[in-house]
Amino acid sequence: MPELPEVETIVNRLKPHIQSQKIIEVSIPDKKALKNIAPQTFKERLVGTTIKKVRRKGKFIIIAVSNDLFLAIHLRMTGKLLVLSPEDSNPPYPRVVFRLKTNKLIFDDMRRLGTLHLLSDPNSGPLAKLGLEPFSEEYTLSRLKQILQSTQEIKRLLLDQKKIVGIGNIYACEILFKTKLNPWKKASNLGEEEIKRLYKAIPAILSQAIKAQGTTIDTYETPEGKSGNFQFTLQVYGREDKPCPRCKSVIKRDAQGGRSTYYCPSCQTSNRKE
DNA sequence: AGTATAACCTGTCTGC
DNA sequence: TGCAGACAGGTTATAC
Repeated sequence: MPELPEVETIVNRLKPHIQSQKIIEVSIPDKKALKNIAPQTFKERLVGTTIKKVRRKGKFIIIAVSNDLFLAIHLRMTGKLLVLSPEDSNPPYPRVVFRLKTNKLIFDDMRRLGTLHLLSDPNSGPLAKLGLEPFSEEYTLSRLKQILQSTQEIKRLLLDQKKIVGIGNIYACEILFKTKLNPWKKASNLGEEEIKRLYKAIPAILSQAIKAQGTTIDTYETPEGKSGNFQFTLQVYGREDKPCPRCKSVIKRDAQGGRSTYYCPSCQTSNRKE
């Protein structure tokens, strides 16, 4: 469920609740949540440590603890990180529960697709091959141009975390609508002006969504249980058969790479093929 | 290098 | 009411 704006929001809201807190106890209702470590070892390494830093990398949430280990959490479709009082009952799908000094941090995940890695190097494992960060210093026009030298369709490329990180299905659709680009256009066929539009639209859409605290369609909520607000601002995503906000023609949904692409066939024109 | 498909999971909604 | 099928903010392995 979460793309960059949701993960960014989660990290920001999480910080004040868990930073500097000691991990008192760890319970693991779903062992399959741990991807590279046995449950017992996981507990031994973490219990007694203190949470130092919480940050985002791509769609991962990285929690650094006091013994130089890093927890890398990916929420995939339905994962949540919730902060509750010790006396509160657990949410319906708890996978890992961290009891802290004054509260508890719960990794809850209905579809159980989320992952949790314990790493000694924050650039290793699933974090090793991540692409360009849209809000980093490396995000420049020339770097984007370089990434676009590919025969991949532009929508697929935007979803490819090895190329550029943080963009998922909602924001890919919204970015392409804003830039009036056809999702099926080959990346290498984008013109100079189109690349410039894309270069601006990617951080523009993402930061707009961060300001709105993300998009809640179904399950996404902040660690405090609050919904986002960007769903009220969506132009094309989830709006099949509704009028295009720009030209009033009908918004379509077509499968692309096994996923739904929402677009306006009338104003996202630039050639579909070639 | 690309694409396509299935797989990992559980829930919800639609249509017959 | 029941039941099958489609679909869901994601990624990855495997096969052309």
